Amino acid sequence: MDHEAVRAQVLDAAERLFYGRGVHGVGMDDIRDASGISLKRLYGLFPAKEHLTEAYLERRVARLRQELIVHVEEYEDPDDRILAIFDWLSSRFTDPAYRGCALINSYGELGATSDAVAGLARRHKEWVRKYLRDLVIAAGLPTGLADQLWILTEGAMVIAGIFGGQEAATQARSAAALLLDATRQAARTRVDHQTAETATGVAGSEMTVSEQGH
Amino acid sequence: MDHEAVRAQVLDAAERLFYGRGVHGVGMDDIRDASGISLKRLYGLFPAKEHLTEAYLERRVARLRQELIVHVEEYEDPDDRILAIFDWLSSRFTDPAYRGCALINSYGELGATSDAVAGLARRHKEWVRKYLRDLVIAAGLPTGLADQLWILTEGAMVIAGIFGGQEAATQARSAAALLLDATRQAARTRVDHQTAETATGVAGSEMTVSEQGH
DNA sequence: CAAACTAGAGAACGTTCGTTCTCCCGTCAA
DNA sequence: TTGACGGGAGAACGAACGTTCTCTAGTTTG
Repeated sequence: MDHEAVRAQVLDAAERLFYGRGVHGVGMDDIRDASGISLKRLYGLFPAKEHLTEAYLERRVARLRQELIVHVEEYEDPDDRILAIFDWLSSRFTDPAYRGCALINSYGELGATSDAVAGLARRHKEWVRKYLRDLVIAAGLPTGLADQLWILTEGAMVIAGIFGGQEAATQARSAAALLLDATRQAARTRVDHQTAETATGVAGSEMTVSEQGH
Repeated sequence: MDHEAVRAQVLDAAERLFYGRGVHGVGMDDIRDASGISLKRLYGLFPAKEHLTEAYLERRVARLRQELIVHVEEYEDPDDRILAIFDWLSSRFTDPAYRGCALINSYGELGATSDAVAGLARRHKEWVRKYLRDLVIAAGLPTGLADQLWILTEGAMVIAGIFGGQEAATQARSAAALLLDATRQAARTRVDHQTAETATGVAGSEMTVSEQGH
């Protein structure tokens, strides 16, 4: 068995176990048993459990990002693309093994003591934020909306992780659709006012989705 | 020093340490040092670390619920009450020690291996859901909105926990305000249609906030 | 064939940490 | 005063677990 295949095999086992029972809940012996590899070789591939943990998270995150992108790009319409994210979440939530976002869970477990894990979580979440931002910009909407959608995605994952089921994704999708409509409505109103009157800010809820910096 | 005072002292130390470094990241020795109590007495109060962990979570959750209720009830208007939740979150996020929702973190850390912690998380989140539901009903809005607001609160806590700062609360509040408006708008539209025509469902985004069961 | 390398199985090591035990002291009741 | 007792300090115990080592066998290479 060649290097890469073994590595993948170990990471498969690690992902299944770490995700399912938490990193602390899984010993290196468990990884050995599940991957059918010797401890010696395991440590040859990953010099410490920490390395394996990070490799697991990195691979998982990369794969899920890719899956998300593929799913989103099946749609043409910018609004559909945004809503497709929630459909993708919904399909993930149907997996009975779904236990929430691996990075959120790992952040809760290790974020306080491992800079590497905390950094991974931050970088991935920042990526999600930026991805949403790009989709929102492509839809001609203000970027503040992207952060609101971001909050919805994270919240849906947490709730689905704790309770299971797709309802959180469904509700988040509904909320996202409403926010899209309301924001577009507000944007139109503002444009109307701008052309008809002056360019001063418009009172009301759409003010709240304007840029806030981060 | 009497029983209750010592117990509170231990729980204070436990909360500070467990919340800040995670349960696994804190040893009973650390609790002893931080609380200034002997291991013997500590184990007299809490026969195992697990008990202490659960007591910490229970006390924290009870206190925060109470704080939330007090804050919300400062307002009269039903909509203001709902939005007050996000102001309360925002104020919590300003604490530099804020590291996210203790239950979400603990669920990530222990939920897979401890039924007690998983149950605590579920019960508390269910309480939040119900609390939001009551507020939404009091505002004369459909309960589906409550679940959407719930998602926003959980998402905001996650993002604030990872990145810090109040922005997540601000954005969540904005989204909540938009959802309130849009839902009320839709409810009015539906009522108009109902009185003018028949009672059939109305197409469009407000369908999505109708009941879905759980 | 011989030598060297790889890898498996599993014992062994060392540390961490939850938990208990020992020893001692101060307090209070008889 | 004495004896019982609660509590403190910290050593000690034992299990879990990350990591390494030993021993063996098979395989490859000259």
